[in-house]
Amino acid sequence: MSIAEKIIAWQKKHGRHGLPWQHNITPYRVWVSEIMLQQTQVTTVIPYYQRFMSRFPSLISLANASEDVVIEHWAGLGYYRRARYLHLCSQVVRDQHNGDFPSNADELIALPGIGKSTAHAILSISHNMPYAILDGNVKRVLARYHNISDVLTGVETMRNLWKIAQTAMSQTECRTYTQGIMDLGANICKRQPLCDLCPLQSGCKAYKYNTQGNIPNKPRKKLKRTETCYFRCYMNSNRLWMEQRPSSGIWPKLWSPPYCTTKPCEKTRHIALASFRHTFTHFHMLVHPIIIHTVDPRRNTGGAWFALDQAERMGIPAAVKKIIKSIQHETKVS
DNA sequence: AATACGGGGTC
DNA sequence: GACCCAGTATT
Repeated sequence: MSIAEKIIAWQKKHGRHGLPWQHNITPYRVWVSEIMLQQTQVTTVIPYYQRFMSRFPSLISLANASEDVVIEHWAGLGYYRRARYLHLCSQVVRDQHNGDFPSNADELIALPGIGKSTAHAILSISHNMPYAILDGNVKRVLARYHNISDVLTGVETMRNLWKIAQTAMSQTECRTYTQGIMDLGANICKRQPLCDLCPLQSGCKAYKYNTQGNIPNKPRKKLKRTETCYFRCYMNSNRLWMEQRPSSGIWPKLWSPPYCTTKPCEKTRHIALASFRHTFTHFHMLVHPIIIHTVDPRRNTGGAWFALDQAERMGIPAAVKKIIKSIQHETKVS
């Protein structure tokens, strides 16, 4: 039995089924899921995917939406550049590909936000074509299987892994294989692997030499320093208005500190209250409209991801009070 | 080849 | 608190 056959058999019996992007499979739906799932765990993505597909059920509906609305629906997922590329990509497909995703790897990779792994995922999952992916799961599974203890960032190591991935790839049940090797990585070949349950145990070199703990080998972590970043907002008696951060650097083009998305209501309320205590006497009466205006109406969470046109529709007031909030941010230093 | 980009989960 | 996660683009 080949690796592919083992993975496929395992996937059918023990893999993940019933995920939102696993039914009504289309290139559009697979693409959105793949972008959301970049560096983001499945359980985190599911509710965002549901809301996003409900609001943007087709590529054309996404392409015709404004970027601000797209960002609103991304708020809380992180890596917001993904959402901007997603939106841009939908417009490129609408304008240059007649609204249909290309079905070859090169043209997919040329699209914004789509790299080799995502392109191959779209091809193998939505078209059942034999293009191998190489995400974090696959790297871990294959590096362990072949006992590759090199740091997985080297060019030559990655070239080798891509070759291994493509060689292992099923030529027939491509969708099931791709899903299977990811599910195997996520649920069996984890950091603490469950080798007793693994269908690849008999051929796995890391299992044989008991080197699972050293693979995948990560590069030495760099020292970090913290820097202080700011966001700024203005308010008058009944409006709160946030500035947009610069398009480069930390939180590019975002309208509020990311931590507002974690416990947004509490944080936003706290900031507003603290400010008003200095400024107004009857802050209780004044806080309410502020909270209303910082609420994300879609989720009622208070996430304050303002879009510029929204702020303008609200009426940007003469700034009565300026608040500057600083946030500690860690960056790597050489 | 190294780094930025984020929020959440895990141990 | 360190580390990781269905990676990609930029420098």
